[in-house]
Order: sequence, then structure tokens, then C-alpha cells
Amino acid sequence: MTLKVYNSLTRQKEIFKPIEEGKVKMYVCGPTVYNYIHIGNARPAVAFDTVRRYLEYIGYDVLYVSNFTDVDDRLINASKERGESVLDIAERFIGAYKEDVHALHVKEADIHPRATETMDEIILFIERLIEKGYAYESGGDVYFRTKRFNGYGKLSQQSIDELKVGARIEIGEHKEDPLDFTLWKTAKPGEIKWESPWGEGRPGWHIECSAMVEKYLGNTIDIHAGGQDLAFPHHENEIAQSEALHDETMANYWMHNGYIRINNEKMSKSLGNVILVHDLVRQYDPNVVRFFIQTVHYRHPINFSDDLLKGAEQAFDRLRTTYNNLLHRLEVSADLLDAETTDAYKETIAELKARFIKEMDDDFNTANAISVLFDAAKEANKVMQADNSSRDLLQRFIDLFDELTGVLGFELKQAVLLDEEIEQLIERREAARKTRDFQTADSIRDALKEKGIVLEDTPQGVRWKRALVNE
RNA sequence: GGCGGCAUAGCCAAGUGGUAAGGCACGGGUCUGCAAAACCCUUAUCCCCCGGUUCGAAUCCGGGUGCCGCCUCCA
Repeated sequence: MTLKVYNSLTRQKEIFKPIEEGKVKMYVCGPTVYNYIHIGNARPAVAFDTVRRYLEYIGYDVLYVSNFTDVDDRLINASKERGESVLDIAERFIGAYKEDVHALHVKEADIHPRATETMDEIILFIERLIEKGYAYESGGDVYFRTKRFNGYGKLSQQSIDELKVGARIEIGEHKEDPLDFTLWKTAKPGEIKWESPWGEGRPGWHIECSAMVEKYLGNTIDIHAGGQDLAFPHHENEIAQSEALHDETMANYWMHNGYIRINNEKMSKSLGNVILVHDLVRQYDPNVVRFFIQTVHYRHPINFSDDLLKGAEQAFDRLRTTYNNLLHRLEVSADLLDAETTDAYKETIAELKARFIKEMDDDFNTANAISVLFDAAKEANKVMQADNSSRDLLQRFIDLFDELTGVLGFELKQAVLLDEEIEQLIERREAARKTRDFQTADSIRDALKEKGIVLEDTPQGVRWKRALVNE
């Protein structure tokens, strides 16, 4: 089994080979924390969390770093508008970010550096770029001398000449060339600022990532990831800064996730269709949201709409039902299956797992990996269909689901808590059924359905499950 | 203008040279007191269109059409 990763830099799938055997150093561009995150922020968080989980699953020791941009123009604007300090706003939305991605089962990064806490390294980075002639101070600002860096545009396939056409110098900027970009920006009166060799100011947007990658991961890392829209100019500029300074490749693999659309339109503030994770996870089970995101390959665009999410909810429920039926059967079943059939299923389980790995090895094809889960559900259901199952086999299917959904980051187990009142209703219904008083039994079943509890009468006894939230 | 992506059944979505995964929805059957869940069967002679390469293409090449994105803040 060989893991292949699509590398945005070379535009092809490549065999994954870490710098250091058994270890992966990855950096994922995080959010600017001036607001609650929307699903556009959630997609990379989920996609690359799955990349991380899979890498760990196949035995790598992953060092995962993801930044918080806690000072920039948008934060400064928000600060002015709300009369709240930049740092307070950042602090609040970092908290909100963690809460939101936690709901989506995104594992916490090993290191979550903040721009404001990396200021020394940022300034040092810029000083060294100036020393090497790749940057210059001008009017209190510092700019990167873009044309000096050979290979500018290699990530986004842009040529310097073409880029020049669209580039321009804003009023108040003091660039030598329109393509140059800001490394350090002089503070205007009243703005948050830091001392530097070039006066009081703040870093440009791109430099923090270069400085953080160097500080926490080194000159060359394995994977650098983010949204497709970051490829240009953000990642392009990161490459220019880091590679100009180090004369070494910044990242061996660049990964970019596709865009999000809402009802087939671009998600944007002007269209007023921005979906906040905060709201979405209250409308849908976060497991369903995470499942849904992964039914589409991470590099492809994904469309969000109520119909699609409801469809995902239905699909997800199939897996959840099977899984919880397995748990139920394990409680009530005896070992009855013959050894030959049991062995055949063991073989099947091994094959399913191998297929899952094969799909994930192919550039993290979660859509196909999920289809393996459905096939596993079908096999598990067959085992349960034959009303003589084997506890060992049931447990193996449960383990399989636990293992594979653990990689994809969602849970199939439903909460087992039931009100005493509901327990009693179920018992009363059972009693009624025994006396063939189906009228009473059915009315209790209807009443429970009203409460969101769906009953299933199986040969092994009654099972209950929660009804879908959005029907 | 430059760069890039996408187009597969009613819907969602994999597949990128060997004869169309998976899910939702639909229909038939089995099971059930009735349901629910589940299982079995059925569901694209065909992958936007037109040419070409090939023994063979949804997959490669050329030309169209449509949709979308980046080039400015953006995940």
C-alpha cells in the first residue's frame, strides 16, 4: 500500500515520501479571527484533519501546526467599528473557532501559533530578507522584491509578465515595483503596533506563515495546506519569502481544498448566504455535517443546500442504524453461527478494511472510503439478517466501524440515555403486544414517534432509535 | 486578456484506456399483527456535443457548447 498525494505544485499525484521516516510535518493556514467561522473555513479544517488522522492511522507521527492570524487589516477595522481591542476580538473568536471545529471533531493542532506571539521571529525573518537583498524598507514599510525571486508564480502557474498586468500600487505605498508585496506596514495613529527596526508597525499578511513554519517546523516541511483561494497570492508569497531566505524548498507537498457553494451560488457576504458553522451544527448533527463534507473529494467543489444536507442525513442514518443494531445484537445474541461462515465473514471484514485503506491511499478519497462503509453496513446487516449470529463477528464489525469512522472523524453511536418514562412506555407497549392489543401498542408507538423515538421490533426484541431531526 | 477547474441516471457522487462504485429517491418481492429496520431484484447499452488516436475511451488528442473559480480581501 502506497499513499499518493496530489501535489498542487506539480499538478499530479505523487507517492508520499516524508522527509524523515515515520514523521510528517504539516502546516495548515488557519483563519483570521475577526468573526465566527463559516463553512468555507470548516472545509479545510475537516479535510486536513482527516489527512492528519489518516496519516496517524497508517503509522506516522504527525506534527500539525495551524496558525491564527490575530492581527491584520480586517481585525483593525473590526476593532474600530466595535470599539473593542484587536486582541480582545481575536481572543474571543479564537475561542469560538475552537468550539466550532471541536463540534466537527477536528483534533486540536499540536501548535496553534498566533501572529502576535511570533513577532520577534517575523521581524528577524524580514531583517534577513533585507540582508539578502530580497526586501527593502521604504517610507517605514518593508516590501518583498518579487522579481528578484526566481520561480515566482510556480505554484499558481502565473507568469510574472501576466501578473504585472493586474498589479498596481495603492496610494500611500512606496513600492519599487507593482508586484512587490508588503512584509511590514507602518502603523497609522491609534492602530495596534509593534516596535521594529523600521519604526512602529505590524506585519504583512503573508510573512507570519513563513516565520511560523520556520520556527516550529523548519526550512522544509512535508505538507503545506489550505483553501484553493490561498494558492495565489498567499502561498505564492510564502514560497517566495521562505525559499528566498533559505534557498531550500518550503514544502514538498502543497494541498488545496476546493470551494464551497451555497445553493449553487458563490458564498459571499454580498449575497447574504454565508453559513456559519455555529448555526449549522445546531441545525444538523455535526456528525452529519462532517460526513457530508467528506462525501465529496476534498479537491472538488462542494455545494451546500438543505436538500443535500437532508440527503446526507438520510444516508448517514443508514450507517448509524446498522451500527447501533450491531450494538444491540451484541447485547442480546448468543454464539450460534457456524465456524465456516464466521471465517468467511472475517475474510470479508479484512477485505473491507483493505479497500478502505486503498481508497484513502489514493489522495484521501473519502468519497470512496465512505462507499466502503456502506458496503460494510450491507455485510453487517446480512450477518444480522441470519438470526444466528456470532458475538465475535458482531464485535469485529463494530470494531471495523469504530476504526474506520475514527479515521474520517465521525461517530455512529447514538446516545443510549432514555427517560424512565420512555422506558416504561416501551415496556407497556410490549405487554400490550403480548396480549395482541395492537391498538394500544400502536398508539404508544405513535406517541413515542412524536417524542422523536422510533421503534423497531426485531426477532431479538425491541430496538429504539432517535428520529432524524430534519424530516 | 492571462491562469485553472468542472460537465457521469430524478438528485448527490466515485471512476481518468479494458467495457459504468456507493448513497438518496422510485418500483417489485421477502420478512412483520401492522410498521420500522433489513435482505433480494430492478433502475445510465452509456458518461455535454462533434471529430480523431486505439483491438478497445466516460477516460487520451483536436475543436465546440455550457457552468464556475483565481488574477483584489477571501478557506
